[in-house]
Amino acid sequence: MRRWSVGVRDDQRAHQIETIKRVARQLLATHGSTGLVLRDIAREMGQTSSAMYRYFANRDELLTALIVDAYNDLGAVVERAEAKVDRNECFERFVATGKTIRRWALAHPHEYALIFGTPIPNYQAPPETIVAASRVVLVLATIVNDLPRKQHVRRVGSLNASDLEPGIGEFLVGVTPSQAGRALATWSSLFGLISFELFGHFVGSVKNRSAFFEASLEEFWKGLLSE
Amino acid sequence: MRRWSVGVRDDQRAHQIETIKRVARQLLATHGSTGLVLRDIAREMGQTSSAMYRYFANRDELLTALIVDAYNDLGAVVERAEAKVDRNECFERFVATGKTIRRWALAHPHEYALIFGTPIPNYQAPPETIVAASRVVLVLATIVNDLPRKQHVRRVGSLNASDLEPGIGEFLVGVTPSQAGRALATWSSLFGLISFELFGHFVGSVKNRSAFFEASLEEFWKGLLSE
DNA sequence: CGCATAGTGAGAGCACTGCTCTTGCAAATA
DNA sequence: TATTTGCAAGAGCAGTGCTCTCACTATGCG
Repeated sequence: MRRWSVGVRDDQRAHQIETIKRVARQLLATHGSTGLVLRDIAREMGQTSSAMYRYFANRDELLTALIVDAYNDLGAVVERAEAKVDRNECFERFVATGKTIRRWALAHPHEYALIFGTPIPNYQAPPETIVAASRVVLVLATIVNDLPRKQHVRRVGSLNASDLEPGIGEFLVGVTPSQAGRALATWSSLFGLISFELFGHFVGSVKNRSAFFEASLEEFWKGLLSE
Repeated sequence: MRRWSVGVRDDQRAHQIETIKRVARQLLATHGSTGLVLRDIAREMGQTSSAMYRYFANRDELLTALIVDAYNDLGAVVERAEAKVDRNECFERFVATGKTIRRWALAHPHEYALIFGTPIPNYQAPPETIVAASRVVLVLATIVNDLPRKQHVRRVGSLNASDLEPGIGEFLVGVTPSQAGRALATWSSLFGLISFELFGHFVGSVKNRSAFFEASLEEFWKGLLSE
């Protein structure tokens, strides 16, 4: 019966979708997000623009696929890099995570902008993107969770438990809401640092961006822990 | 002679330009940056799209004008709010600055995105934007400069003087490069926090965004100073 | 094995975009 | 008053996302 077989048609279809996404990513890298023109993708593949709509209902659907792919790519790269470090060395794990995120951002600026830049107008992120997005946050949360008892995460001053959503308890276990807030703040600082560099706000002030980033990473870690 | 007179024509022209920018800002706020359509602006004014090109050579030129205006508006608002605080209370000045930036960002999300979001592809920021951009940074730098001697700005770990551009000495006087780096890092963290909130990355994790922001501000200040 | 069907690509076309060029007109200036 | 100057309109170009119809073809069932 071979009911499980995907068939030649499904195979071709999957291959076509993969090709479209590959060309789209390429176009995204060379011409930016506005350069992501369906006609151009089709032209590159020797097809008509209308043919693209056989695989993606509209431009947003293609965009969603690219966003999910970007989140997953970043997530996978970060997970791999962080896993290489000795489990007991939480600081080194944090540094490896941060440096990997930055390296990925610099290597894929347009995909980074796609997921961390200005939200696309009239675009509602479907739930699948949120799941993919949580991967990299989870890596950071796990590091915090793996901290030995004595190294307490510094609480964020006047922050109350009710100021955070109850749901984050699933990500960050065993830490107070205020400490979870500290992790979130660290994550947003990390994002701010990378975005500032990528979006050109360090032009004229910071010369050695790598050194600045790595020095800041150390400070983030110090700020994360209470002395 | 009245050579200095601007004349009725120049007056009308300036008025037209101001009207275009006002309508553009309005359209920006309601429809986002992609909704900034020259035809729509013209329609709103009861004119033809081609008429717009009498005042702005192209879309980018209008965009530049809006960017400069946004920088100046934010700068002016922040300067005014910070100036109200007692000169001796540096922490309060910092808090006032931070809160004002956030309030402005929440009130003008699209203009914030215009200047701090993903860079517009194929758009080269002219020097005039850089001047306007420095206003708000200067406010933060002045606070650091006004710190009493004993309160030393904490240096950024392994950061060297050569890692920063020599030019920032003009902004931050009397502090070591490493301390100037600290100010820059604080600024980028502040930016990251506001952007995270504005771009929806706190959905599902942070509930009371104001409380989270203000608590983080305190922490930023603590991190800025050595104990 | 033959055939109905689902999947496919092409093409025409719609309403929209930024932008250019020409033309006629009105108003400020010398 | 004469003329320069600024101005808006209109037609039009090349491009956009997207829709619809129409042939064609390979697949898998009877």
